[in-house]
This record gives sequence, structure tokens and C-alpha cells, in this order.
Amino acid sequence: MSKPGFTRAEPDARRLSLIEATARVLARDGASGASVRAIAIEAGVSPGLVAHHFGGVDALIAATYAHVGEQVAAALDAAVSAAGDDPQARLIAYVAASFAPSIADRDLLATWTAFWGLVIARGEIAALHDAQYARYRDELETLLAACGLQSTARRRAAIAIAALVDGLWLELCLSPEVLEADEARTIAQAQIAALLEGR
Amino acid sequence: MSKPGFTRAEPDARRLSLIEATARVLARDGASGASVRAIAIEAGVSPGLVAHHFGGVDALIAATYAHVGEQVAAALDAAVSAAGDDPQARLIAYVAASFAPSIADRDLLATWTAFWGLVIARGEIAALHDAQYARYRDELETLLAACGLQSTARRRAAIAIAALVDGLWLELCLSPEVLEADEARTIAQAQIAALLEGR
DNA sequence: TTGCTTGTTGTACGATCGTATAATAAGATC
DNA sequence: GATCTTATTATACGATCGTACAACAAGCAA
Repeated sequence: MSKPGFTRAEPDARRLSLIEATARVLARDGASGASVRAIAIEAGVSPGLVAHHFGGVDALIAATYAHVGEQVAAALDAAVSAAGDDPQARLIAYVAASFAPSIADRDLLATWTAFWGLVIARGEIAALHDAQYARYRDELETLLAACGLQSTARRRAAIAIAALVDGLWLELCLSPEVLEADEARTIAQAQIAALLEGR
Repeated sequence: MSKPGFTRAEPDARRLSLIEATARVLARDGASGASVRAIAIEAGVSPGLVAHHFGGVDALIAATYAHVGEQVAAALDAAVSAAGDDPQARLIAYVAASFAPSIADRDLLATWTAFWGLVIARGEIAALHDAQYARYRDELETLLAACGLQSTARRRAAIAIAALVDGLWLELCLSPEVLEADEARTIAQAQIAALLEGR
């Protein structure tokens, strides 16, 4: 009974571990450091596995983006569920969750910037971003509808909130010493209140 | 009288042409395509010139970021000057100028994403971003003060507007078919009006 | 046990990376 | 025209890049 030199994993499990390793490398070394070899070492596997499971490094980064996006969306949804029944409280919880320490950190930003770079370099990846943005906007529109906002104003309100949150989130990640999470939350909350004013 | 094989340029002039070439390469191929050789070819010079004038490729990209930032700031300032004397009109002109075709395009976004990636990978570059952000915020605070906003509310209002504009600008660049410049302008204008309401 | 599938490894390949360096020559100075 | 400074070129170096590929072995089925 000799110890196995390596363990065989289910394709899905291996793919997940590669995705998580990619996220860690992206966070540590940035987009330029996310090479096939660095990712493979981080995941404790051979470089060839990346090609075997993803075909190429671009597809792996895209999958990482999709996965991280799922996680963020789940965290925001959880915040909404925990917020109770009041529609406005749910909307505010959804937005405020974007500034939680686990969401607004450099590690996540690294994944995002790497992916934005990919959108520029390889146009076909833009569809992934469009899908995530559409989902975020839809969720906001649903929450806004529950607050009683009429349907004609909903789209613009959702875009406005999404943009504000993105901008605050970006600033929070890039220079947390200038803007703190609490202030970001306060600002977002005030803007939402203003948007719902003339409802 | 033989034709010179190359022309000698003033260091500053050559640096500028390298910076402009970098911006073009960044826009065309993204951050991963901005290699010393690609930039040198685009500028019509030898690769060695990058090291000679900038010391390394990171410094060249940083200089490109600074230069593009200057251009954007100048364009925004010009829009303010052209807006006349009314304080609120000046503020709105400043913000709306961010969505002009020359500002909200993928080419500029490519420079920004490349630089954001550098902020992650090399911490010492973050200071450049902080400086640009601080300048933008200061300009907004000045315009807000002219609108009669009391000093305590100014900082938060400036951050809110900066974040909103950044988010709208980002979305405009990434998926212009979803969000159009006119709508972005309308949204920003409405938010500014709301911010100045309780003044 | 035997055979089969396929996840996994290790390596090799050509391309490209950033940078260093010596040779060259443009253009100003005297 | 001679001299000097230095911008510029061209090349070479070692490292690292992404991918391809053949050999290997883990684990399941029979």
C-alpha cells in the first residue's frame, strides 16, 4: 500500500480549487502575476491541469470572475434576507452590504481589475460583465419596486444606485484611508432616501 | 548630405511621444499587451529608449496615467469655463463633461484599468491615484461651495458625486449599449439637484 | 486480478517578456 | 572641421510566458 503520488479529483471539485487559487494569486500579485504556473503552484497541482480543465488561462480568469460574482451576489442576497420585511430596510441592506469588509477589499478589486483588463483585450468576454451588471440592476429594480417606486423611474434609479455603489466601492478598495465604510454607507443611504422622496 | 537614420529629440518631447504611444497600445491591446517592444514599435523607436527615458515599463505606464489624468482634468476645467457664471450650471457642466465621447470611451478605460492593476501589484503607485482623486474631489468641493453648500456637507457631497460619476462613467465605457451618455447626464443632474435641495 | 478511462504529471517547445550593454551617430559647441 | 555629449540603436541575456504532448497512475468496473 504505497501512498498515492497525487489524488484524483472530480472535475468540478478540481475546477473549483483552481478558481480559488486564481483568486488568491490575483489578490496577491495582481493581474500580471496570474500566470498558469503561479496558479498551479498555488493550487498545488501541475501546470498542465489548467489547460486540461479550462483550455486556457483566459477562460480560467473568466470563470474566477463568474465565481466571485456569484459569491458577492449571494452575500448581498443574504443581507437582504436578514433585513426583515420593511422594503426600504431591505434595499438599504442590499446596498450597505457592498461595503462590508469581505466585499470591499483589495482582493476582490484585484479580480475585478484583472477582468476589466480582459474585457478590453478580448472583446468576447464583455458578455460576462453585461450579465452580471444586468443581474445587479434587476435586483435593485425589484427592491425599488417593493418600495413603491413607479416603473418609469425604476430603471434610472437602479442605474443611479448601481453607479453610486460601484464608485464608492472602488474608492473604498483603492484608498480605504480616505473613505471609510461607514461614511460610504451613510452617503449611499442618503442618496437612496432622496431617490425615494418624490415617490 | 545623407539622410539621418534617426532624429534626436529633446528628452521631454521623446518622453511625450512614448507616453502617447503607450496610451494607444493600452487602448488597442489592453494592459497585458503593453510591452516595451509593442510600445517602442508604436512610437517608431527602439525598445531601449523606454529604459533610457523612464527606467522601466512601470514608470512609463505611471507617467501615462498621470498624463491622461491631466488631459481629462483639463477637459473638465474647460467645460466649467465655457459654462458661464451660474454656480450650479458650472457644477453640472463639470460633471456632464465626464460623459463626453472623448472622455467616456474604452481607450481611456484601458489606461485606467491598466493602472488600477498596477496599484494592486505595486503598492507604491497608489499615491498617484490618491493625488488624482484628491484633486477631483477638491474641484468638486470648490464648485459645491460656490453653490452655497455649507462646509460640513461639502465633503460628503463631493464624494457622493465623484462616486456616482465614476460608476456611470465605468458603465458607459464597459457597455455603452446599455447606458447612453444622455441618460448618464440626466441621472447625474438629478442627483446633484437632490444634493443641493436642502442647502 | 485485469482492463479501461481519464485525471494528472512532467517536460519541452517557441515566443515574448524586461532589462543591460556596447556600439553608433545626431547635433550642438567651440 | 574637430570635439564632445548623449540620444538612439541593435543585440544579447536570462527569465518567464502559454500551450502541447506523451507518459503515468488513480480509481472504478468487470
